[in-house]
Parts: sequence; structure tokens; C-alpha cells
Amino acid sequence: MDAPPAPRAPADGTRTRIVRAAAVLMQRQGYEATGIKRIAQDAGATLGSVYHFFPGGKKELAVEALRHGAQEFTDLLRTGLDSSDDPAEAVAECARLLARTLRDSDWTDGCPVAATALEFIGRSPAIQLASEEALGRWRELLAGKLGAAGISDEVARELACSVLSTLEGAELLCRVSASEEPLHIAGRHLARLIRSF
Amino acid sequence: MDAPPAPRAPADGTRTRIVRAAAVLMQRQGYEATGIKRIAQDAGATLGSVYHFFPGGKKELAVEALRHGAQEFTDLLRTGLDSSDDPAEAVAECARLLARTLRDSDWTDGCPVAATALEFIGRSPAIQLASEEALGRWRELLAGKLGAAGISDEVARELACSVLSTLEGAELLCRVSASEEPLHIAGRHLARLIRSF
DNA sequence: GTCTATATCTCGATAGAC
DNA sequence: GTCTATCGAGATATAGAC
Repeated sequence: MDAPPAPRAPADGTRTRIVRAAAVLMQRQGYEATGIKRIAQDAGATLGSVYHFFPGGKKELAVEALRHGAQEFTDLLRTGLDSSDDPAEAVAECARLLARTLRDSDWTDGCPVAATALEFIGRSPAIQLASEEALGRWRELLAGKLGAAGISDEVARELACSVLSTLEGAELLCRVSASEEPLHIAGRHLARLIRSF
Repeated sequence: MDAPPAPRAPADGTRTRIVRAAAVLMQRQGYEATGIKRIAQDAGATLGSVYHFFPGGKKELAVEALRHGAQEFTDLLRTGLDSSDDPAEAVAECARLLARTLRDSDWTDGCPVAATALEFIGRSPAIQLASEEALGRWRELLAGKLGAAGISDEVARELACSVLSTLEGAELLCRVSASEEPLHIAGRHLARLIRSF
């Protein structure tokens, strides 16, 4: 039997490395500020490879990068939500996880879709749809956790919406002010709100 | 006595028109997607005039545009907050005002700093500082309203932070999903949270 | 202060050898 | 699949007449 693959295999496919590099750059500075040449460079690939895998060009790559980043954010949320049976405590843990991730990355690794989504409101159906799907899945994930704790479906869906809104906004405030405070405060207030139902 | 000036004077200074046009475009699509030629065109000015008033170029204009947009957003918040003595009701009215403004503008006229701020986290001290100042003033405005209603200064400052986070995040969700729902839900939940103190 | 023309650069995208 | 060279367009910024 062969040795198991390394956790972060250097033999990751070129296509995967390109998508990952694009996702990171777009998360940090949005779509327009991110050049394809820089993406190729960070991915250790050439420009020709980028257009080989994404003949539709930058927009096509961006949609895939959004999906990739959204999946990683989903995993982070799931980790936080799985940390406790109490949904109020679980949401507070999500806020702590997000705050730690932001601080450890020098306030760069926030929501993977926010910056790009805001650049394309009403200007690109493909990008907007990918962003909407990401936000929708996070809302459903949160609603599921709240519903599993006995909150009615209707209330859970609305609460999930506000939890997501607050976490997204608090991330913006944290990044702009280079401080964990907004997310920590948000976590406490969201726990209080959830417990009031 | 001369006739009073028109409410929206066509004789607005060229400089003011440039700043306004820049603020609108940056609010809708961020900094990088906004070209100086387009700004000049929308302002009814020439490229030469832009560089005459802003010799520092696009970045210098952007800082001024952020300040201009922030002031307008402050006025909107103040209108909402003045609508009721009850801070819970006043915050809910702010959410309604933001939702209406978004819908009436086809989801383009949201927070005037969010898109640009996210493009420049850790990459431009001037832009980041202008964004931070805007968010800080909105937080103080909200904290003042809460404090005036008898909430302790410490609690009011923290509540104001979460109110702002939630409104910012709900605006993002509204714009991406082209729906007023997230802001309406946020208004109700924020009112409930405020009344719990 | 306003305007036109243009310099300079970088972008996304393509072509074609290997 | 990978690479280099390059195209054409559009960006910011500048120069200088008026």
C-alpha cells in the first residue's frame, strides 16, 4: 500500500491552484483590482493555462472562485455551529471563529463573496447569482441549526437572515477598523436575540 | 429682492458635481470599476477639470467622494432616528428608509463606503481611514440616540455597533437578492434586541 | 478654469510553438 | 497542457493652448 497523500498535496491540479489563488485575491480586494496575470503568478501557473481551463476568461474564473470560497466559508460556519447544541452559543462561536480568522490573516480573509458581489450588483447576472446562492446556503445552514433546536421554521428562517446580516456587517466593521470588537459584540447580541425566542 | 435659488441649483460648482458623480459611481460599483473619464462625463465636466480640482488623481477624488457619500448617509440615518422618541422604533424606521431607498434605486444606492472600503483593506491608509471615520460617525450617531433614551453609555455604544453591523449586512443581502426582506427582518429584530435592555 | 490631444502603462485576451 | 510573445483596448495621468 502506498503512503497516504500529504494533507496539502503539492500535486494539486493546476486548475485547482488557479481557482484557489483567484478566490483569495478576490476575497481580499474584489474582482476589478485582481488581474489575471497576478492570479496565474500566485497559482504558479502561466497565462496560457488560465485560458486553457477557463476559455470564458476572467468572469468565468470568478464565478468558480466565488463557489470555491463559498464552500470554505460554509465549512467554517459548520465548524462553529457544530460546537454546541445550544444555537445561541453556536452562533457566538461562529462569531469568535470569524474574528480569529480575520485577525490571523491581517484582516484580509473575510467573507469570500462580499467585495466582488458589491462590485456587480445589477451588472452581471452570473456573478450576482453565484453570490446569491452562497448567501442563501449560509442562511439555510443557520436556519437548520435554529430549527433543530426547536425554533419554528418561520422564526428560524427569519432569525437566520438577521444572524447572517449581522455577521456580514460585523466582518466589514472589523476589517475596516482592524479590530475584533464588532464581531465579539455581535456574537453576544445575537446569542441574546436567539435566546429571546 | 432676487428670486430664491432653485432647490437643486444648476449652477452647482464643477468641483461639487465631480465629487457627487464619483460618490454615486463608487457606491454602485466600487472604486476600481469606476473610470475617471466616466466620472467626468457624468459630472458634465472634462478630464482637465477633474485633475485641476484633484491634482492627487483618482485616489484623492475617491477620499472626497467617500466623505460626501458618508454625509448623505448620515442625513438619512438622522431622518430615521428623528422619527420617534423610542429608539427601537427609530432604528426600525432607519431600516425601512434604507430598504425603500435601495428599492427605488434598483438596489444601487446602498452604503456609500462598503464597496470601496472592501477593495482597500490594508492597501490604502487614506481610503481605509475615510471609511473608518464614516462608520465611526454612524456608530456615534446611533449610540447618541440610544443613550438619550436612558440606556447606559457602555451598553449604548455596544448596541450601536451591532445595529450598524446588522444594517450594513442586511443592505448587502438586500442588494444581492434584490429584495427588501433582509432589511425589514433586521429592523424587527433590532427593535426587539434594543427593547430587551 | 476649461478643453483637446496625447503619453504611458496595464489590462484581458489571443496565437502558435512545443 | 504549458509556455512566450504580442495584440488592441482602455486605464490614469500629463501637456499646453485658450
